Amino acid sequence: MATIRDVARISGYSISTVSRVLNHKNYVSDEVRQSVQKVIDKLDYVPNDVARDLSRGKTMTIGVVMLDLLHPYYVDINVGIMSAAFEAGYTVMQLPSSYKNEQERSYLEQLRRKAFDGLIFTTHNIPVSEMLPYQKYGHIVVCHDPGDAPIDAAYSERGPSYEQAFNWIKSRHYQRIGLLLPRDPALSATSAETLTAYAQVFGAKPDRALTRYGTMTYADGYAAGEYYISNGLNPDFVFANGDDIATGLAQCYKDRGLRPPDLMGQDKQLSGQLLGIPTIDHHYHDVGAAALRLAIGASSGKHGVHSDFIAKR
Amino acid sequence: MATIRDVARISGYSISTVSRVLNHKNYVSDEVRQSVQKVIDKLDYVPNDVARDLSRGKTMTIGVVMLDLLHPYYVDINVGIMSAAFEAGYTVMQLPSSYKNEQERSYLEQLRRKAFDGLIFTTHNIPVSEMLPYQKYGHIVVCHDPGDAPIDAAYSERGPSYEQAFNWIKSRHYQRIGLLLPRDPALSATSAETLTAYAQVFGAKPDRALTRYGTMTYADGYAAGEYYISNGLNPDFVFANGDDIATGLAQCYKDRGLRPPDLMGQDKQLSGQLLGIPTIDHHYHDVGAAALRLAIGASSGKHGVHSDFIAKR
DNA sequence: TTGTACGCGTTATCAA
DNA sequence: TTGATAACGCGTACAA
Repeated sequence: MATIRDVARISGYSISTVSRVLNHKNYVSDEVRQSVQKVIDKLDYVPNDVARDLSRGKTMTIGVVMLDLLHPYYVDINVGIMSAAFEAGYTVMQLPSSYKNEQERSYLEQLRRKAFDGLIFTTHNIPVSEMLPYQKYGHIVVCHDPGDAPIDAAYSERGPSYEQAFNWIKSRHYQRIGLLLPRDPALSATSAETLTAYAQVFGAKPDRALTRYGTMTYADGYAAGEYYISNGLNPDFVFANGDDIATGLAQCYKDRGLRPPDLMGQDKQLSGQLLGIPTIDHHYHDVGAAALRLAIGASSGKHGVHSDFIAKR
Repeated sequence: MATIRDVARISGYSISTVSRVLNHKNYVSDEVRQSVQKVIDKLDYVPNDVARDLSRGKTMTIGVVMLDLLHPYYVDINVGIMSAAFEAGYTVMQLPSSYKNEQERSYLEQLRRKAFDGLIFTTHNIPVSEMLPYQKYGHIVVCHDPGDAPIDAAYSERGPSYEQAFNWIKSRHYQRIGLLLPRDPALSATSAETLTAYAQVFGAKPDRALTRYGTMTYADGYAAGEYYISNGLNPDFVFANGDDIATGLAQCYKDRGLRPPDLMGQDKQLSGQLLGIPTIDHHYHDVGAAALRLAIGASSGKHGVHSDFIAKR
């Protein structure tokens, strides 16, 4: 495999001249350029990207930490990240986390070791405070509202659409409202925002018995249905953390010959469209694109993306 | 930022000794090891990954070329790739293609430039013959049956399950069978295999008027429905290239107050489960895992994965 | 406009 | 067991 040195030696010019020819810059006479180019072509030479990165001190790569590759949240945010990355000439590394703190820390270490120029946590388990000391090694971005923490962030501004959604529910006078949420509100910003909006609109906390945490998938929704039914809880409306989840709940009732409660989903998935239920579009594509721009330093600060409540489909 | 040289200088030992301490290998006395480690800790030193990669001549990274990040084919295959990569200590770079030949060629060039150790084409537009000359730069893997071409491949063996599916259809005496396929059979192995299996089972080519190409999404399925209806084609059965697509077709009929034809999908998606239609599980997860093992050189050759026809859900 | 020489940060070989 | 030194391949001030 030919190196820049070979090209220099054979062409009779110096390494720097060859380098200049390669990078199309500075003063190189046409004559020399052509002569060098001829040798480059002849030797079938191409520069080594790793050597370049080392010399430049930059990899043009961004690491993206994600949890569940199958979840629509990640799929959508990834599309946004990728399109912005492509546009900016950056490459993206996928970094699986599984909520393992050790794993997340190792990615911070890799940032420090210059494996990539920036790091996006689409989700994370370690506290933001553990990330702060690593900011000197590259841009770190989280995908939720970081509050006062001094860290770049791109996230969907869920509060307003949640309030819209709950006002819509309230105006229809439902009495027993069930909530299917992701993780515990102490860990999940989504859960916390949902509860806040609920309290804001209804002036009270949701019924604890009708509230379920840890629902992420169709199967979880189905299981929630079994829980409601077997405990005779009879919610007349259920606000789910995703259209697929709402669909799972509905299916559970249908399979038992029961009429499901009225439903609302999130994430604007096909399943919810089929069911004809209201949903919330969190525009994760835009969140991803914003996150990438933060990660490459093209912007900075907090970047909230408004989500849309969609009553009719 | 401290380098290995700083550690050597301050600890009073040589660069090589520090390197040995870092890589936990060879002969280093406990005494020296501790002494050096102390300086490493004090300087908060970590090795630079790029310099390592350059020196080792290996990046432990695999590039994955993909077309549509939202399509279940890619989402599933990606999960398989990622889990196998994690297990093997490799990292994955996402490389978007959009069927642009120039783009695909640039990834081959990047392989040559040592940007990654191996390259997986989950899909591609350039001919395999263009890839062959690049095999000397690293393992290249395609995700379809390459026939006699000397290239590593992981793919789902669709033929048998397609025959099963068509036999199932045949046994039910449908008369007007529609096919919703991806790209033209000259370009798409999937389309070609479908037509082959059809001919095998029915002893005839499918009705051209009832066959549609370029159907990839729910919307395409819906459009196919409009085509069937507005042209009065009345298929009594439609074999679609995906559950979502079949669902789009069904929805089109329903929206017009018509009874949809009987359906069969693929990819074992939620939408098909809701519809209760037969499907085919291509086990893309396994395909992805096999592709990655080929890309890192842990195996070689052609690796077909059997798909399953699922009549009842 | 071209060349020299050093820096980027490690790993690896071979001598001591 | 430790150290000097040469790769690894390229970019870039600075000199010529």
